[in-house]
Amino acid sequence: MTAKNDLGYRQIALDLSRRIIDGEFTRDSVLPPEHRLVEHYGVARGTVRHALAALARQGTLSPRQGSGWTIQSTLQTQSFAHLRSFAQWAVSKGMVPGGRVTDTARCRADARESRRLRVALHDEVLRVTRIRSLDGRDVMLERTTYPRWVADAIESLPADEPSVVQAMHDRFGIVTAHADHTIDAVSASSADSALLSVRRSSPLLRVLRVSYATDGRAIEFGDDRYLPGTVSFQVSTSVTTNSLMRNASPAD
Amino acid sequence: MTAKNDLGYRQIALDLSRRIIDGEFTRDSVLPPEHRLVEHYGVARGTVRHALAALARQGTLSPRQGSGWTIQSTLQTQSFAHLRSFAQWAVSKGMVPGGRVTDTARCRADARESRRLRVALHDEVLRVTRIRSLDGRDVMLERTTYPRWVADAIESLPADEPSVVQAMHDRFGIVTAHADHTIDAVSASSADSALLSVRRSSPLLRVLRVSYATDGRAIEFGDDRYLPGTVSFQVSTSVTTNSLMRNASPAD
DNA sequence: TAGTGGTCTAGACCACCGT
DNA sequence: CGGTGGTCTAGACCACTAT
Repeated sequence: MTAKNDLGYRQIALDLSRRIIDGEFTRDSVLPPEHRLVEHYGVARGTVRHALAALARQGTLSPRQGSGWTIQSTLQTQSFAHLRSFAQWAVSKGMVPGGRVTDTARCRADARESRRLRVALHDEVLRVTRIRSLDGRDVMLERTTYPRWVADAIESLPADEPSVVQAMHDRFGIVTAHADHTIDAVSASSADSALLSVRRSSPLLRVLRVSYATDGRAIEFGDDRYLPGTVSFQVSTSVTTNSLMRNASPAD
Repeated sequence: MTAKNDLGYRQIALDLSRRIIDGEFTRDSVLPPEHRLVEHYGVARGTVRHALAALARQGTLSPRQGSGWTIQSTLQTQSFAHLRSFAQWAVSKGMVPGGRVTDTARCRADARESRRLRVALHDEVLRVTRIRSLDGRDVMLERTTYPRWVADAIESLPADEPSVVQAMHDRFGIVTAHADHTIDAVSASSADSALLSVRRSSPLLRVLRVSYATDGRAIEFGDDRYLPGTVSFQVSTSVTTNSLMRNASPAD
C-alpha cells in the first residue's frame, strides 16, 4: 500500500507497521506528523489517530505532546491477549510467515512428553522439528510433539505448510481452545546452533507451549526457541486481569 | 459526580468506574446505551466512547456490537499488588525474598527512559540498581528508573527494603494500577556478569516493565534480568474467555 | 425492524514542545 | 512563535443483534 487508496484505521495501522518493519522508519526516529499522514492516507485525522493509538497499545509507538510519535520498537511483540498461532500472528503484523520441516519421527513418549501431553509413557508420539521464518528470515526453531490422535493429520500436511494451526482447523476440524505458555531463556545447544546459525551457547528465548482442544485433550507440546532481537512477548496487566505468573521452578 | 457537570473522558471513565464499584451496575449486566450516557454526561458521543474504550482496556468493560457494553469485572485494587511485586510473589511461594541496592543516582532521562516514562528528555530521574534474591540466592538484577515525582519517596526507603511496591503503597499511598511487561532474552553484558556472577554473554531472561498509577502516570520503568533456570513466566490463555486466566499449577 | 455499537468526517480549541 | 499531539463536537453511515 503506502498509497492513499482505500481507508480504515486497521489498514493504516497495518501499513504503518509494515513500513516500520521495512525500515522506512527506524527506532527512536519520529513518524511524520499526523496532518501529513492525513494527507498521505486521505482520511480524517481521527482515523489516523485511531490507527496510531492501536500501534501505541501494542508497544510500537509512543506519543509525546508537542513532539511527535516516536518509534518505540521495531521488534514485533506477541501479545497474549489473543491466542494466535505463529503464522496468524505474523500475518496480523503484516509479515509473511514461513516454515519448513527439518525432521519428523515417530517415537515413544519420554517422561516430559507424557506429562505434558497426558499420554502414557512410551505411547507413540510424533516429533516434528521446524524452522520458522518471518519475511524470509529464520527466527525460530520449533520442536513439537503430537499425540497419536493428531499424528496422522500432521503427517499429511506439506513440509512447508505456513500455518499448521490453520490447516488443522480447516482440514480436520481440530481447534485450539486453550494453551499454556512458559517462557524462559536458555543457551543454544549444539543442535540449536546448527539449525539457527548462531554460536553455541548464545541466548535464546524459549517458550514451552501446550495447546488443548475443546474437549480438553492435548493437541501438541512445543518447545519454541526464538533468536533474541526478533520477537518478544508482551503482557499487559491491570487490577482486574492477571495474565502473568512467575514461576520459581525451572521451566522443565 | 454522576451529574452532568464538567467534562473530560477521564472523569467520565472514573465516574463510571466508581458507579460500577458502588454496585450501581453489577457484573454481567449491561451499561446504559451510549446515547444515554451522552445525555447523562452532556458530552459528545466520541468522548463517551473514549471513556468506555479506556475502561475496556483495563478489563472492566467489554463491548458487543448490536448489544451493549457489559460489565466484565467489578473487582478492584487489593489483590493486584500481590502478584506484581517480586517480594510478595516470593512470599506467596514460600520463599524468602531479599534485595540490596548496589547503586543509586540522580540522572537526566535518556531517550529510552523519556519514552517509557513519558517525561521530557533530560528531565531528572532516579536510577536504582538492585540485586534480588530468593532464599539467599541471587536470581535477578533489577535496574529501575523512577520519575521525579516518586524519586524522593524511593530514596527514603532503606537499601534492603524487601518490598518496594508494598512500601510505596503503605507509606506513600502510591498504588500500581496497571503494568506492561515485555519479555525477551539477552546476553549478559559485562556489568551484568559481574553483578550476577555469571559468564559474560551467558543468557538472561529480560523483562522490561513499566507500571502506572491509577491516574495513568508512569511510576517506574524497569529492566529486570533473571538467571535462567531460576524463574520463568507462565501464561495461560483460552479462546472463550478473552481475558486471560491464572494457572496455579507449577510450570513443570 | 428498531436499537445497538463501529467507524468516519471536518472541523475546532487547547496544552505542550522546540527554536 | 509555529508546529505538534490531546481533546472535543455534531453530525453521518454502516454492521450487527434482538425481536
